[in-house]
Amino acid sequence: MLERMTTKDPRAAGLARLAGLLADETRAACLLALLDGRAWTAGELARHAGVAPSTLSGHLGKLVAGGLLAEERQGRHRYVRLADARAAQLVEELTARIAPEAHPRPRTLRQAGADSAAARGRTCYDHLAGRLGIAVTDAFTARGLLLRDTGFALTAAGLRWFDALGIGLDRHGRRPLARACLDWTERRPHLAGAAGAALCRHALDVRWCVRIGSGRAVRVTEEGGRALSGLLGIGESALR
Amino acid sequence: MLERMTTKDPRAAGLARLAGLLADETRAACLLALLDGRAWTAGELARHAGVAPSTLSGHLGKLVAGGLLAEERQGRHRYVRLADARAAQLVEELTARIAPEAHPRPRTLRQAGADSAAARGRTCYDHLAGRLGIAVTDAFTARGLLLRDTGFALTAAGLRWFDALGIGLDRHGRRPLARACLDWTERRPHLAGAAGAALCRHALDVRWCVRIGSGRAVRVTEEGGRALSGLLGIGESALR
DNA sequence: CGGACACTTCGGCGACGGCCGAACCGTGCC
DNA sequence: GGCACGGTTCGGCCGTCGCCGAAGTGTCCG
Repeated sequence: MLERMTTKDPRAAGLARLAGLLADETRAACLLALLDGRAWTAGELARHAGVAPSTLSGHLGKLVAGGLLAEERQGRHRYVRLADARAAQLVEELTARIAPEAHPRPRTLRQAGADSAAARGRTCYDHLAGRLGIAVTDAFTARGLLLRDTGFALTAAGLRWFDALGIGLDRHGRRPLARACLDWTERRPHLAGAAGAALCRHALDVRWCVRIGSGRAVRVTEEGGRALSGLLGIGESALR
Repeated sequence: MLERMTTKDPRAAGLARLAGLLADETRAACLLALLDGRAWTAGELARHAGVAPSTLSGHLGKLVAGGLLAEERQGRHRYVRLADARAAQLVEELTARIAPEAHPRPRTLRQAGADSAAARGRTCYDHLAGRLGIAVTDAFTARGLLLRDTGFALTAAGLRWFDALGIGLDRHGRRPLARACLDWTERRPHLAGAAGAALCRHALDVRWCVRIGSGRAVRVTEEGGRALSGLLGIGESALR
């Protein structure tokens, strides 16, 4: 490697610019909040991050310009959400790498309650996570619907399972059908990708589970418990 | 989301700190260079990045402290390499996200020659990439050794293939056996993970391919061409 | 032992970037 | 129309960080 870098490497510049978008605590807090997959207003994010609205406005401009966020203006509101599943994946992957000590922290009783609800079941961008997500993924594996020890892929039986329930899978998009998403509370992979998203959407559509409050937490309903037990053999204990 | 952030979110802080390690052009250039999977000395990296040794020393300190690099001192040399496969994956994934325009650029004739050699075949940290990597991955898929349309996993036949060649696979480490790595010249996924690494190691061991010069490029040998053709049906045209 | 060499530490410099408050703009609502 | 409100723009402040060169440490070699 003798060649000196007279001109800078554009890949390095691009990498540094992209990483720079995530390299600020305020922007990072926004991205983590937006991992709930929904659209937030600029003001909500400013309050969440604890900075002035004017400051946050600048951050949103950078994140949108960098392609990590998509924005939608409605009247006097500016809604932003993660641009796509790949942006979410990027945030997830970096988050999964940071020191585990940074993760848990119940502060107040109220917070501890919300935390444990979220630990039971929540969404992670567009798929199920928490103990619920793990339980579903484990059940898929145990029933031969999902290959996990040699990679991460749906089996033919897995495809039939979705088909039998009438859950349509977009099989020819650029997005992989099945992908492992590493959860930071459980430290175990769970089902993401197009199939994970379709399953989560279906579960919310037919009310196997419902969102709790305004956060990412979800709760399994009565019917949902019966359905998941019947279809996947998931015990009630894993869901409560 | 009413709770105001009196104390900052430690996850956001951790995320920002990790991203901050990659958010500098000089450090990014080092990490990209280190994607060849080998150990570089501090001086080599300084020349490569075009900064003073003292400057680079500081950067290495940060990258090592942040857990992205591992260092090994030998006499008056400081060798560094990527800390592990996950660190490599992180860099890959961010790189795959940056604008494609940033990627290609043959500068000099000599450089163009090196580029096209690297495009034909190269290593990406510890597995095969470039057209060679793509060809192998496609052949695996076509022969039913690798599932790719429902995720990314070796099939039972794939496991037997490795077994028949006496290539040992570490099946119970934390590392996934098969993983997709998105290549930035071909923009297509190729086989990474423990299986990809084992295959690459074997290919170099038995001289199916050899490294060219000091970079990441590899060339398929005569015997290697015959072996890959016989074992996987890869045509000579894909390898030259 | 002395000199070349690889690397590190330190001090100082300059640029960049995040932060705020104040002023401004447009929307929605009385 | 007038007011409240969400968001943006601007200017100025300040801390952080990358950079270098000079001086220092330890290693290898003649």
